[in-house]
Amino acid sequence: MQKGSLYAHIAGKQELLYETMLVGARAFHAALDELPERAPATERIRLALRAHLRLVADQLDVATVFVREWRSLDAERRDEILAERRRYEERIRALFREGREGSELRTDLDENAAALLFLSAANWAYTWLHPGEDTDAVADAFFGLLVDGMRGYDTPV
Amino acid sequence: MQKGSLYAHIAGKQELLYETMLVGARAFHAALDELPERAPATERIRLALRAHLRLVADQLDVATVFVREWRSLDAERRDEILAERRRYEERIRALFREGREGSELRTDLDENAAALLFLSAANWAYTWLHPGEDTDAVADAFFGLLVDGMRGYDTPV
DNA sequence: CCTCCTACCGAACGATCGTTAGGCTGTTCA
DNA sequence: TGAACAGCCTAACGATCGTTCGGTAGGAGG
Repeated sequence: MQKGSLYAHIAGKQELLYETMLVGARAFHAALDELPERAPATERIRLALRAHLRLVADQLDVATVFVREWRSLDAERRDEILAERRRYEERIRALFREGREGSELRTDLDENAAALLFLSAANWAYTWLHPGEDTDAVADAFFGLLVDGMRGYDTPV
Repeated sequence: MQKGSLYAHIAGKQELLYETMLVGARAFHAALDELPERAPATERIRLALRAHLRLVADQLDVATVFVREWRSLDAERRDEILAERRRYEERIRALFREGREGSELRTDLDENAAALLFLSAANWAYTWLHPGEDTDAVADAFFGLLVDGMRGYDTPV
């Protein structure tokens, strides 16, 4: 398809970028929606990380745009997309908060730092994941490091 | 300064990008060079994370270019920059390997996953750090989460 | 005072980009 | 059969971008 033919389907470049990012935002939220509500918080964290990495690997191009190009949106649309992103981050933060409040995680856990570390691993993945790669094992490895750390073998309750 | 005036100092846009990235690459390697050789691996990991985040906050613009724009380099220069980046990543990986081999870290530690998690936190920082922000506390918080995990209180030896 | 030299200005070039509009082809349905 | 329509092509537009180049203001040194 030639570049001019695009304009039979979209209103313009901005519109195309915005639609693409909406698809991305909705996909990430949908992944969180499908977490089992009754599972322990740590298990939901593990599954959330799996879902996030799977989404990035399955739709690497959308994920890359979603992470890198939100600056190019005009002010109004950028605010909307950023709000969706902040809402996603808050949902992740809530998982860690629940884990702490339910005593699955240490009571002095800094949920902001924890969520930021989770999101760093999740969002950086677009730079090294290959399209379509199976990511569950990687997600579980990350989860293990995050939750149990790198020292010793124990998993104290 | 007008855009045309730039060309009294540089050969072209590619050259400017390349020089900027060289500055960035050298700065990151220099930070690792200054780690205390005789300190325990975990301590060097902590200091490396501190140094990385400090560099990102101090030179946020260079760090952003370094992370986001290497794709725009022509093949030859991109390869050179990517080689430097891989060398940096390998130096980080070596820290975790030393930590494991010196029994500071668990003997079944996956040094690749550990380094990737470290680098995710470090490289993603350009998206949320404010220029000039003091980052030592954040780095130590990340380090604590990475090394000791999020469960329990103990730090088994 | 005159002469370099440095550093920047500002107009202009070709190339590329986003966008428009008119035309062509093949399919659908009366 | 033929009209309507969907989907893509192609040429062309204005705007922007990277780059060049002649000019100029101001300071340094003789």
